[in-house]
Amino acid sequence: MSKGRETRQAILYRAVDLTSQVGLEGLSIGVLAKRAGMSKSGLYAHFGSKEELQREVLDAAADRFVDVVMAPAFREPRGLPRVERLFELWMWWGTQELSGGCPFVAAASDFEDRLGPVRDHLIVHLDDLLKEVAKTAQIAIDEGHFRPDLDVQQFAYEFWALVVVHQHYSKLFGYPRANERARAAFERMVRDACQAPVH
Amino acid sequence: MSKGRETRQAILYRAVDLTSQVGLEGLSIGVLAKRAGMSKSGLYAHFGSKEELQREVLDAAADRFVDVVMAPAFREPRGLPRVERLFELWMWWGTQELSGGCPFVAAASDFEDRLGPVRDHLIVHLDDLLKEVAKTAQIAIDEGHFRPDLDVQQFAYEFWALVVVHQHYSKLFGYPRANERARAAFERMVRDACQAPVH
DNA sequence: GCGTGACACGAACGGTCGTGCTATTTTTTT
DNA sequence: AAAAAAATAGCACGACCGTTCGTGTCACGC
Repeated sequence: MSKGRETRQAILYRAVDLTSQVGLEGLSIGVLAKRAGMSKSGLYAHFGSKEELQREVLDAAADRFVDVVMAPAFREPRGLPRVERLFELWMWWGTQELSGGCPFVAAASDFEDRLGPVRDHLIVHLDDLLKEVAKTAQIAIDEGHFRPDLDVQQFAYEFWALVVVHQHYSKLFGYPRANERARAAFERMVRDACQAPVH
Repeated sequence: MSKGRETRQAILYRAVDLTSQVGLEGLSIGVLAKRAGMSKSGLYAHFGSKEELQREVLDAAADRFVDVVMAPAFREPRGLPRVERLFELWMWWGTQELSGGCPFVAAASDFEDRLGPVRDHLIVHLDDLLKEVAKTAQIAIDEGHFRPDLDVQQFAYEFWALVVVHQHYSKLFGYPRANERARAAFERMVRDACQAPVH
């Protein structure tokens, strides 16, 4: 890898960390440059604009998410175990791996009202995440762990709801209490998904 | 009411609207002054600092929340009807009454990582909101609508989770779809809360 | 050895931010 | 109606923002 590509990757890695802490909007070129140990303009040369930087940060975060959450979860046996591991890893991702919180959640808060390419890019990523959850739930149906008439889209929505709120809650009311609540809610959700349909 | 108090109230009213759109952090004195039709310094004189303004905005939002959500909900019959109405009103509050979203949710996103009096103030308000939900659920237990062993704190947590994610989701994926998802999740939650405990 | 291109730097631009200061106008009180 | 008090405007500040520009510094092909 060329020198340019290398520093570019290094910048993006720090940028993901920083985004996790201050959001995609709060990400400032100056602060990021300081953290990367280089000048503003030197950094800026790697990205045509802040907007492009933001888009690339989303991609970099997605790559990291695959490495840290998706891939390990998919090494778990198909079905319920995989769903459960996915949830645990996701909570860990949003509170430990990136101590400032999931960059996607932060970005969603920042850009839900703004129009433009960054928002569009974000939506694609979020949609992708939800699809992955739905896919994992579908496998649990195929394995006979979840009931066959389960709405996997709805399952993904509620899964995402728990992940998002877990972050808010753990930041504001403390990690242990948040974990308890999130696990209890998830268990209830899984129990419902396992239940045979009432005839 | 003196002239000063009056304009102060008017400022805060617009400030709540603005906060709903840009968050408590993104709330800027200059923009707010423009919207209130006065100068920056003229507005600024009403509040010693931006921090005080932010704290007052939270209080003003809470007052408005009581008028628009809590009070109407509590005019509903005790128990399940009241819980359901509370949920509907809350969703409405976060997407229609304040088109930019619930100021508390916005504030939570902005201040979950920042320390200081504003964050402390926010936590008090959020804790209060959760307590109100728990209280409403407790009444539903007393009325025999919800099962007696229901964890009302947990119920409040999941209730809040649905409200928060409903806003993100409706902004990013559209209001109708978000409403469907939120209602389905809420119904599932209520069904579970009604179910008699398994012996 | 020279030219060339990739890479990083410092300085500066126009803009907005929160925050003070000093007048001036408006309201309230006497 | 005059005096006191309150409310608002005007202006300037330092800090930070994204962005641009000119310059310097290497490594490499000729």
